[in-house]
Amino acid sequence: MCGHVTLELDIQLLRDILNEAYGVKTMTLNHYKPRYNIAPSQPVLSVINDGVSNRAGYLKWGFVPSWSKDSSIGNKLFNARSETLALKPTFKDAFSTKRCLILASSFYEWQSHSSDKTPYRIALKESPLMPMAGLWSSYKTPDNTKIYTCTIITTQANDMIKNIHNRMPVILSPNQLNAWLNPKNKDVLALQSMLSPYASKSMTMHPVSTLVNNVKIDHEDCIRPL
DNA sequence: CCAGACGTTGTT
DNA sequence: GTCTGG
DNA sequence: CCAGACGTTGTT
DNA sequence: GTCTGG
Repeated sequence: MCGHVTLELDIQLLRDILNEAYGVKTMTLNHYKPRYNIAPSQPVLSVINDGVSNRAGYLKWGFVPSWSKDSSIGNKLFNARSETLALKPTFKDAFSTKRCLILASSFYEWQSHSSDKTPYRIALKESPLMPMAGLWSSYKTPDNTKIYTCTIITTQANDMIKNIHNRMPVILSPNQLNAWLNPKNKDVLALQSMLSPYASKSMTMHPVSTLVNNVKIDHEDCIRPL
């Protein structure tokens, strides 16, 4: 699965990649600073297509369906299973019209060993920015303010990650990004087929400090390999 | 038909 | 044990 | 995901 | 809003 991520690249490099590799025309990166420990309920950097162009901005991590009575359900829905999201009432609508990318430099997975848990940091070899497949939602709170939330789609772990955990986030290849983001794309089979494990050989994995367990610690030490 | 749920993970 | 907040 | 709280009453 | 269970 995917419960904590990082986004630590330099802002100029980030802007360049968003422009060149993601075709982003408008971006809202106010107050950007590198993050080493982003947890559910916090803002994550996302890309959506508004029907005309790709836009980057922040969404609150934790999916709240539009019909929810209160937003606390979002604490649980920070992941959506790729195998079933097309059938679930909670995600079905978003899968057809509200697909997004969640951008990270890396994500963390915890290996459970009887009573201990060891966190690992997992990143791409070929890029400092990892596009994870996600779904977003718009929710009107009781006081009539809209909040925009998202969830990261998971799939079975690849051969590398399988050693520590049975699930991983869906990571898309550069050539899949536009088809995934296009809200007019109704080819459900093609969309579904993108939701597969990313190749182990293109990824790196290292154990890191349990500092990352504590969401209050957002420090470079979180990503340092042990 | 209406009422009530709608999700993921890990662990056992 | 279960829920909420980060 | 993990960490930390989790309740009521009355009184100030 | 949409699906399931009764």
